[in-house]
Amino acid sequence: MELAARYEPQDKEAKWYKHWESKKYFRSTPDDREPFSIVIPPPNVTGVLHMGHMLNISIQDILCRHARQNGKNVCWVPGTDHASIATEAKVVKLLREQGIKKTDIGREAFLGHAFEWKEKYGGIILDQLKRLGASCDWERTRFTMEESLSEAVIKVFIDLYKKGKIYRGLRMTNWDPVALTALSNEEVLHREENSHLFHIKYKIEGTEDRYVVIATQRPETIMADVAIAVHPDDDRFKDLVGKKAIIPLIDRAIPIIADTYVDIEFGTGALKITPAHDQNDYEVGKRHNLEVIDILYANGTLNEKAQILVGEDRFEARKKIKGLLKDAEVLVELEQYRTSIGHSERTDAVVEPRLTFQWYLDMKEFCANALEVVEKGEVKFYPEHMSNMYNNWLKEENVRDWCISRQLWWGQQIPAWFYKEDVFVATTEEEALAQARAKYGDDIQATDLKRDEDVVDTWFSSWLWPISVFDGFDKQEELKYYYPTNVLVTGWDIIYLWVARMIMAGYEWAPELLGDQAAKGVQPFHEVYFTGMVRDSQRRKMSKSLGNSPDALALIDRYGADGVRFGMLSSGAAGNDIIFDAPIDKETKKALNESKLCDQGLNFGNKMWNALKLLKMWEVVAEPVSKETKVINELAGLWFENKINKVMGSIEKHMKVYRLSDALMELYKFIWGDFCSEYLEMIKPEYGKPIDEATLNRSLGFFGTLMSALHPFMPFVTEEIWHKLQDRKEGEDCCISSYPKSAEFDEALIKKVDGAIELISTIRKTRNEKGVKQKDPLKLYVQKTSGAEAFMAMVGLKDIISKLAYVEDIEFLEGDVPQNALPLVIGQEKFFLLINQTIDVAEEKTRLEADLKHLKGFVFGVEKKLSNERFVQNAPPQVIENERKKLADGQAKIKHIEESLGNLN
RNA sequence: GAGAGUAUAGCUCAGUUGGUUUAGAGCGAUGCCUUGACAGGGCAUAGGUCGGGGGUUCGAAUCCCUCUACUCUCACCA
Repeated sequence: MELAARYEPQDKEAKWYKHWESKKYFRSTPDDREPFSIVIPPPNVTGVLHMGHMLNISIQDILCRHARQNGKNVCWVPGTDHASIATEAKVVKLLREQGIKKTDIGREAFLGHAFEWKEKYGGIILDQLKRLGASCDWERTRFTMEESLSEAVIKVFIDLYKKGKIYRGLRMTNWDPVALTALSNEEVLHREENSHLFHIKYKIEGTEDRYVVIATQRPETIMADVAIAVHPDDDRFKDLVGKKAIIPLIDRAIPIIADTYVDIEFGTGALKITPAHDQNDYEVGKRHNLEVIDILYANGTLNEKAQILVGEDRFEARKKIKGLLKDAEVLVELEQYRTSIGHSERTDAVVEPRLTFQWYLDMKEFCANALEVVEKGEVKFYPEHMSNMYNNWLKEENVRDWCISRQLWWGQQIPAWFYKEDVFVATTEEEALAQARAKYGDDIQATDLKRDEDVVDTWFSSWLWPISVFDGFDKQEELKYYYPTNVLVTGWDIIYLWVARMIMAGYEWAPELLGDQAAKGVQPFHEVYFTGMVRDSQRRKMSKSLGNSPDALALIDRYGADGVRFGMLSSGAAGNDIIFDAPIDKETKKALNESKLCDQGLNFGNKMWNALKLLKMWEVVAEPVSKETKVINELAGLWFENKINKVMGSIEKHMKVYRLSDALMELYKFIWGDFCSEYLEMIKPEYGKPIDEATLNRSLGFFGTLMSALHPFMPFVTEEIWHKLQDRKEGEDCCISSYPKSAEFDEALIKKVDGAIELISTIRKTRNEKGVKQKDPLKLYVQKTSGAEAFMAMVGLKDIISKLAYVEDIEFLEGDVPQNALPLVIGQEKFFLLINQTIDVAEEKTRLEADLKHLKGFVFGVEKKLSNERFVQNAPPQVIENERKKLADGQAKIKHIEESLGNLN
């Protein structure tokens, strides 16, 4: 077989993905196996693959492939989210470029364009997931706005309305003046920004020279003022309460009122009350029965009620009014001020508090229940401390109702029809009409009803995702098999927006939908693995606008999916943010598409590829070429087999608690170190010599086992090597090979061979220090003790040492230590390496004395411990046993070193 | 303002209910090695009083208190 000099992932990855798909390995339908299900956190249809996805998808794929190899019926459901605001904004922009205005073409036509856009671009991200190797069941690809999922949303809306949990109300809401829609609190991101506090004086009505000075961040809203409030106990203003002040520039008189809401210490102690443009002012206004004057249009420009600066944007107006106030000589001071400003998560526009009618979901019960089930452990979080964040959000005093309506078209339209003052919630217009007629008489026609124009929040459909992807609201066979899903893998940043709400939805509807199967559990997932944010080397979140994120696909092109997966995984453990090591170009400040960690992954693939080449290059014969070779190969095989059994136990442990990077690192070291550096070197025939068939086959078997074990992490290179190792039958693929299991192992045997490896390493070190070439044959003596005899008696051990350390002979030492022999202490045994040069006595003495000092300190500590009665009484026997062994080892070593020092004199 | 997390080698991180040689890995650095699977390599070396201080314990990187620094979440006074 002709094998390339290097492993080139590019063409091989595409080939294997196609192969797996054609074999339908990722397809899942219910059967009698145990299910393992994961629903993908649906990326936005507008999205392109970024580093966050790569991490998240790699992890899910590892879990899925691992479960698949363990014989589970793995169902990983992919899909996309319609992302109402983001997508609508994108389509609106696209249409505008074509000279089309959304409002001109109407809802139907707009949705037509939007769906067209979705068909064209919506699948891009899913194809990109395939390049990473994601083993999703693509036949199950879902979309949050497809018919069946939308029906579920409507069903749920009506159900909640009937239960009295959904209501409509006039409230102060977070308004996005760019997207022209309300937002939920969770969609508003606060950022600290520099701002000014304008101190403005308002003249007191009926006086010539009395003023009251207020402080505000938003001078452009003074035209909407309806009062000035002071604290009732504030002596500075006591006599003003009940009088009126005059708004500058527009000369409107407003009352001065007293309210304890005002903070005496802050600003000037006098607060302008603007109920239309501030949540707190609205509350104050309500208490005092004040008028609400709204001076802003929905898009954030000033309307006629402002009287001045009409048509100006709110920020333009702020700049201009500053000049006007100055000219009017009422701007007393401009104070520097740092404050946090709410921005729309999707459009980044500064959020405007605005009084609107919206639909709300009462969250009290939902939150209490969601809190309880996590507390009880029905949903487990990894890492555990994420439950703190979760609890904090859900606890009673922080609960606020969820604003679920959005003034958009791209989404599920709210199933409500208005007639006069009434609203009728129903699945269809006919039903709504029937309800209306029941109340108002049969004269009412469908045309008299007006449907609510709004759609529901995107998250109001995604919170149903674990149920709706199985069409669970419609028919339940699949739901009963796959639900609850095993694990959710997602970023902690959407713990409130999504994770908590899915838990709520699960407990709300699953009991009824599952019926007799509800005993299995009604939670949407048993466990949640929170991934960290991917950050750059300066710990900034990777983002498009900063340009500090490497291009995900470019990384795959360069390092292969396996390399990138390795890089992502080795960056960090569950839940911690990961620092991705892509360097930043100094000039452009953009991230380069490079990564040492990914490079390490690529190199790892190459290393394994070369090990494959090695195994494939020898001539094969029936019997080992010599007796030494035979015993070496047999012992090496025994040792490695035991090591596999041991290591797999450790891997199992890691996998169980999602310590994926630990599992990967352990496999990496095992394959690179134990397999390539040790095992293969042990069995490697001398140059030009053949290998015996039994050893080769056993080695190929080991290699195959290693490929199975590594497959979930690096699926492509392992599949490639798996097939090159030996001829495989049709359908005998690494992808579905059973995952290696832990088994009994002989610890004593492992220790002995590991001891030999330590000796070999020490010999190499000594050669290095003394400038003796690694391959110059040397002679080695062992001091004869019962331990040494037992050690050397292991068949093949001596030959392994000879072979790997280039020692031509090993003899027991009975007489005096030969000239120019350097002492080496391994465990409690002492070896002498005979080198062909005179030993520098002084240098050797210094080295030994340093060792001695260190050892004596160590032994002293252990002795102190053991002579402490309370230690001996309290510590577990195992620990004491260990300490005794440490002491014995240390004392033996001290003895050896002292002897050697004696010999030097 | 309330809450949470983190601090261990030059860098990125492990260290799983306190006890396995006076703390480990990977990368990087340094030295040596190159016709023999692999320079995308081999062999080896040097780096840490576990953020500071105090306490509990026979025993602390690990538990408690306190201080410092950074990060995050939520709520915010115009």
